[in-house]
Amino acid sequence: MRKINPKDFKLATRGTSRGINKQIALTLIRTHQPVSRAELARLMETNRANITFLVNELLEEKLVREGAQGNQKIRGRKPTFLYLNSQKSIAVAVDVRASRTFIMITDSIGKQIGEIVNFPTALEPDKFVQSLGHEVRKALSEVAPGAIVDGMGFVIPGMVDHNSGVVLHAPALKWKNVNLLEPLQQEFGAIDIHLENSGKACALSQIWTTHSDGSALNDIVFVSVSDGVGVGVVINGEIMRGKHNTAGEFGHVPLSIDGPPCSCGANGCWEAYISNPATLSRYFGRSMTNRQPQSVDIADFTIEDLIIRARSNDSKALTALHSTARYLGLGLASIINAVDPSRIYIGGELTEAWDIIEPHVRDAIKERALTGDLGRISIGIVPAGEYPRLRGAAALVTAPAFAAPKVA
Amino acid sequence: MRKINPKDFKLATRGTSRGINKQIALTLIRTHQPVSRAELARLMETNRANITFLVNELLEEKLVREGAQGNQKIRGRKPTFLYLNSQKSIAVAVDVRASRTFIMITDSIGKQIGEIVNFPTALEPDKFVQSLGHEVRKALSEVAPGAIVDGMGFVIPGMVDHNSGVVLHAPALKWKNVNLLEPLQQEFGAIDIHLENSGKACALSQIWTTHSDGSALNDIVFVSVSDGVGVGVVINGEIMRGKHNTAGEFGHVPLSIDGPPCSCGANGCWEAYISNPATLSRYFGRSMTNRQPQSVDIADFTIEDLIIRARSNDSKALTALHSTARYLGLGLASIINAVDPSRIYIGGELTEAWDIIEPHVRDAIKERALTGDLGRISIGIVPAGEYPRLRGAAALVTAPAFAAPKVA
DNA sequence: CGCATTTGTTAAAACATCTAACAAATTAGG
DNA sequence: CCTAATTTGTTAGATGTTTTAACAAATGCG
Repeated sequence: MRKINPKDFKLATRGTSRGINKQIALTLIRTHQPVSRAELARLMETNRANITFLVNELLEEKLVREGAQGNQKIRGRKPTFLYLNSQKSIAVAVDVRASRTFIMITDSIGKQIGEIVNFPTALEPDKFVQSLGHEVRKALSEVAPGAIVDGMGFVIPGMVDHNSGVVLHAPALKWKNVNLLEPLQQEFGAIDIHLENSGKACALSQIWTTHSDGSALNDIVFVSVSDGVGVGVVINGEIMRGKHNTAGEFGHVPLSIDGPPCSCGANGCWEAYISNPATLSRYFGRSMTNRQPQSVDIADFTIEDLIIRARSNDSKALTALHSTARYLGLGLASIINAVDPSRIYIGGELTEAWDIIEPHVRDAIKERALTGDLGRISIGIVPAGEYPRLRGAAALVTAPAFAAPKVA
Repeated sequence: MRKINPKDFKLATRGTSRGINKQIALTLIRTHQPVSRAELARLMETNRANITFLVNELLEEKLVREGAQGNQKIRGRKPTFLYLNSQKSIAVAVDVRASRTFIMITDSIGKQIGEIVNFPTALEPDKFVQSLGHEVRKALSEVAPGAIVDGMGFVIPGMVDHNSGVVLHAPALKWKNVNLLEPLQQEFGAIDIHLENSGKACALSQIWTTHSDGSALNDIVFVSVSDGVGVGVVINGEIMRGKHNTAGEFGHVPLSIDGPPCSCGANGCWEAYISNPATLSRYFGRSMTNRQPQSVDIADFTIEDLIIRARSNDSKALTALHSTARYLGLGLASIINAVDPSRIYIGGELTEAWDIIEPHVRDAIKERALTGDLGRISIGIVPAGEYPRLRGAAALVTAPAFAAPKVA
């Protein structure tokens, strides 16, 4: 039951019904391809005539293409299969991180083309845009020379005003109220440019991925644990944006208001317990109180190193991971109680130790989840190798073509 | 950008466009009444011809009625005003609370008819339904004899499965997995019966209230502070339900995981800091350590009594309220960071002391809100005299007629 | 080969929005 | 009082949908 907003509604016009049905057909072609017109008619519970019209239009718009004829072992005319048409144009996905920036080129349906490239992130916005322009053009000329770029998606580790293209606050990059959209438009000309917070983009990447098991969840949360904690919430197939596009900041919901100081200025945020720096400082803090000699430079010691040590039976490393696991679970319980999603995805370097930490995470969730059902929530692990941020950035460009039209 | 769910979509049929536009027209009549067809056409940015057809259909369905002719001081034919037709049928709103149950009768657009009645709540479900049947029939015969009852809305202080009508867990009533829908249907026959959690219902009541200032917010949170803490979240005009209809339980998000024990079994939940019992025990705890004689029976001492004492310069009462105010604000900051709503509504007995506690609440919010904008959030106080729970219960019955049709 | 069966298209019916014209009702102003 | 101007609300027809029904095309089976 959704209330119509009397100050922002959208009237149905002659073309609205067709628009809706075309998007449904496109969605089903995307999730069921290869698929024939007749099969589509059965899936949509409508007549084949209607499908003919809809598909003809999708063919004209080059969103869909006809492929080989199917070969079913029954009588009757063979079906002509329909596929998404990926050759139309190209999307550029950019993942801006504190140390390096990553670029991925995809086709118009988000499939990776060529290799992912990366280069050092210049922290001055102007320099960053300049070097980015160089790298993007180089990548495009190597991977897809002469292709039409449909749009670019940027993922930023911080708060972003999705509409104005202003980076409100990205502590890792030391950017505050930086208008990135303007210099980017100057550099790349008149192509669509989308900016989004990394947690939200990761959530998008999961929603728009067609899973092999055909699962299609429209209520999920993505938690990305890294230098900070990014969270993206999807409700009813739509990213939860909030009034200022800052919704989803569960990383700064406290575990204990008197806990350790957080980068945001407050105390005891979830992030201050489970971010990679927090886990590392827990490890070294304890080590140092034990006055053990440090064999490596602390500054270069990463969470991956800690996980390796934990696997080789460094009990202190294991303890540090277990603590993080427990705090991770306690915070997840807050999200579960607050949002009650169908599934939670977890990304970040920590996932490489999932086999070690899962039992502790599960125990902590059960400790605070309000009901047994909530405690048994499905958790999906997204390894770094799946590049959720880059795929989310690509989805910013490629997904709108498949989205439901705004109506009522 | 909303993703279409490939396993639960709704095709547009011939009637879909009309259905959408009819609901938009109905919504605008509701928010702008009295309003003429011509004015409606301007509001909807469509032609008058279309409006004629839509309104004729609404008139036939008796959702709308024509009223007196308008009197504008300009040339031209006088407009015939349109109004919502409230005489169609009747809704029964029921607010089930630990000690007493309240009944309100409303017309089909949620306006109160007659007086609100109440009776002691029997904690055995069968006895409860029996006495409820008696009281409802009595109220109906007094207030609206012979009227057709369109439906009944029940508000329960606990978790409810909105679809099956099962009360999953209502600690205050000591109900666990109680199927209320079945005995209610036996008692009242074949009328629509809706059950909902009190926090969600209160949020609904705010969404569907037409405010005098014309404000129409579709992203709000309602926080109800009473024996427990109930929270309802509305995003994009729709209640956030979650997979198990338990979303919104911010009352059990912790302020400190090692804090005071909560009725849910965990420690340090927000509820354990700000519920009325928590505030009272803070007051008496401190009083008792000071070994002051107690002039009243603690068991009968309510939060209202405490507020009266605070107003008469009982410094300990004031301190207890200020502590609660601070914790209230800290928890609100979590909601603000997580949801970023346009407005937060606060209900419950505590609101009677809002002038005392507001500055402390505001300070605490600013302490943990991630941005300045978030710290300046609009807060609305809903006094008990507005009966948000009963109005929410009524909305469960009356609102669906105005909701957007499900599409795509 | 003829028949059954499936796929995909086409023609026409039914039903929307939308444009344009028109009737009805009222005021302004000589 | 009368006419022109103006606004409201309806109607007729144009256009663009979905939907039904019929049909052509393609294929396997006996």
